[in-house]
Amino acid sequence: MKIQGISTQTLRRLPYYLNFLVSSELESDGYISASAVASALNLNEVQVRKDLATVCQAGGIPKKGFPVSDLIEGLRDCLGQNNVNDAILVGAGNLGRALLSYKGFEQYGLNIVAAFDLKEGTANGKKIFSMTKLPDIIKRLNIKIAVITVPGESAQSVCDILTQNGILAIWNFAPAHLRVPMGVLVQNENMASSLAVLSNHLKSKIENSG
Amino acid sequence: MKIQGISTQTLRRLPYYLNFLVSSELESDGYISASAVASALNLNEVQVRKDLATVCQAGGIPKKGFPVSDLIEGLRDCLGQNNVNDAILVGAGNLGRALLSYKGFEQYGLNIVAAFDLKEGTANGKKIFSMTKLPDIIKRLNIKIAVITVPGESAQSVCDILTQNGILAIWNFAPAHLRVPMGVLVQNENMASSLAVLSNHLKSKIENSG
DNA sequence: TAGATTGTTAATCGATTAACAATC
DNA sequence: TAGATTGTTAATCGATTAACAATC
Repeated sequence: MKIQGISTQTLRRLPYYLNFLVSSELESDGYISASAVASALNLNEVQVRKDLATVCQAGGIPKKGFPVSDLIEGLRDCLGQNNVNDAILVGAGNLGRALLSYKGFEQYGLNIVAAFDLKEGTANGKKIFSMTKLPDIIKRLNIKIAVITVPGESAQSVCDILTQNGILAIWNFAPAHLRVPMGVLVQNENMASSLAVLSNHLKSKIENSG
Repeated sequence: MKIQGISTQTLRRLPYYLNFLVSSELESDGYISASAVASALNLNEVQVRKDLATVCQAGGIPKKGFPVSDLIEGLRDCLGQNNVNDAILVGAGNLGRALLSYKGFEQYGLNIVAAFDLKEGTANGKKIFSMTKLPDIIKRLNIKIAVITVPGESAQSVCDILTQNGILAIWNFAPAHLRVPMGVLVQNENMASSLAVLSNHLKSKIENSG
């Protein structure tokens, strides 16, 4: 299982391939060409071929393409969907509760096993634990992934607590830049960044047409 | 107001600068150096200097830095926060309702004025309109931005309806690759992509240490 | 065999970073 | 003046794309 060294950009495209392949699996004859995938997803053909080759150790077969079931298996492996990751969530505000009740994560291999906030409570029928219990629970359940949905101001201090307790990967929804020790990965889901791109595009569109 | 031609990467960093500057405004003497910002946000100094120069037409002053209030004003301009954008949301499932009740967007200049789903209803006290009313409402309110939170399978057809009705920017939370006409921007907030990066990092971490 | 498709090597492109000159 | 900081030009880097050879 050689999974090392997949570039971040390739990695981010993998879910699209998986999505497409699963939904078109039945229609295929067991093989699909990189060209077909590329045109369906509106991507460059060579890029797709390289991406698929990374995922499918055996490689493709000239004139036929790549074996669909191998691809799906390989994609699921790379995406960690074959071994579900347990995670915790910190910050049970609006967004936090939203993500807690969102069913989509399990499908992608993430399982939120506990949620924390300053004070105990419940949300959507799920128990919210006090932050004071966090170190204990992280260790007991051997959690390595955390989702941060606290306000920007408290994000760094929460982050520090998490890394001190052995968290290795952080999915950060707070509008803040987090400093972490070497070896810890922060994946920013920065809504503000996305909005910036959207709104700027719109502005230039409207100015150019007006 | 020359806002054209800011690179996507720069644009995505702007909210971080704004965040930091606003929270540290009172402590400053009216000026801040690119170096100070860079070290606070853990970014490259030259990169920050270039970014700030893009935003602050007047440029910085050697030995002093950039005028903080100009920077904040310029950032807000580029980010569209000085003229709030009205938007609609399509798909009132789990994630959709979550985003509807999320207060954070207004702060960043996005105002969701209506939500749609296949059938009418209410969520968090807000009215959900039937999809059949979508064209009419988009036109009446002159909406240009839409948020898609429908399941992957229906994303493309929703997207088509939106672009046919004049939507110019789409914030897509559905796990699907959308095809749009020229001139329409799709900003993907792909949770699956982020999870892919996280989970892959974790996997290689654990394999290397085990 | 001819043609579709893979795989590889080289060119291009955009973004980041380094080196240095200009300025208050 | 000396030093901090800006601004610019060139080098580097990673990712994408183009060109082409290999193979079923």
